[in-house]
Amino acid sequence: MLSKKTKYGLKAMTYLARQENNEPVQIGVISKSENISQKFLESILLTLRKNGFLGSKKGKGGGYYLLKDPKDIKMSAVMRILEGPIAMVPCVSLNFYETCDDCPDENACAVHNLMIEVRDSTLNIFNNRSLADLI
Amino acid sequence: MLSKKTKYGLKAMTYLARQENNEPVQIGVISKSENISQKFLESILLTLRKNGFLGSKKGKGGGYYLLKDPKDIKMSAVMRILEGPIAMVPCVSLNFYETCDDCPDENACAVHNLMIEVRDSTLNIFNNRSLADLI
DNA sequence: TATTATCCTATCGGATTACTAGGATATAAA
DNA sequence: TTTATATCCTAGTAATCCGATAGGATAATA
Repeated sequence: MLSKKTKYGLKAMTYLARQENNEPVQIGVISKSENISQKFLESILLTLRKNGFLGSKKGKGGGYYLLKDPKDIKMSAVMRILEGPIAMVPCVSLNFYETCDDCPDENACAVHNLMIEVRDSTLNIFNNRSLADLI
Repeated sequence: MLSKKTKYGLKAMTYLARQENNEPVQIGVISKSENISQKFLESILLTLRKNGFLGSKKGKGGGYYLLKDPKDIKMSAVMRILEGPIAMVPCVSLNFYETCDDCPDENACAVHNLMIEVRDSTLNIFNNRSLADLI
């Protein structure tokens, strides 16, 4: 299940992508327009900024804006920051790999191999979709 | 993330699929072999039985067994019982559909359309893989 | 009748999620 | 230089979910 955090983050980013001249937009404006709790959105935009997706300006006329062209913001990158692993199990995750407690042999695990298939097909979508495609 | 419930359920089913003549296997045998808490597995096998995947026999020589040929047990069906929706958001789920609180227009939602793509590719895998493929 | 194994309901601790509180800091306009 | 504006940042919290457990009821076999 996609977390609200990820959903809200994606919606906010598409909102920013639609701005003329990449003008800064205030949190309150986005939160009202997209029906998102302002304080919650605040923390989400903060992590997006800390991870290099957004820039910010303080004071009057301030707000958040995209740091890159929407075409260059891959969904896989955003998903990994907001949602975490793309894989359904840690033992097939490329960026968040963990061994399973219960599995003596990963390659012999039936679930493992099925989940590799799912990961590959999902990753294929997220790698080939950018923020520009969402608009 | 795939829940332990689903993972354990799938592992138990593949264990049963490997039995000669579809002989009943006791919970304790599976739980030991697959390193799964016996009581937890008990509840999982119970729901699989109630949903028509497994049959059971009480008393000595009893246990659980598959009710269908592994080839005829589609992953999509098992996933929906154990994990719930295959889609990442309820608003694109075919079997567990729910509207979003924050979305006034589903079709205009950027996240919505991306998640339809993901759902379709995942569903395509689960619909075309059976328990027999896991072995 | 004793033993075996599933059936069933209820519960519980811990982790995660969605969200909130409250002030610190920086910027811009007056 | 003051005031208003808006982000920055650290905690905290209520609610929910997950994984696992307890303990007995029921049914089948020997």
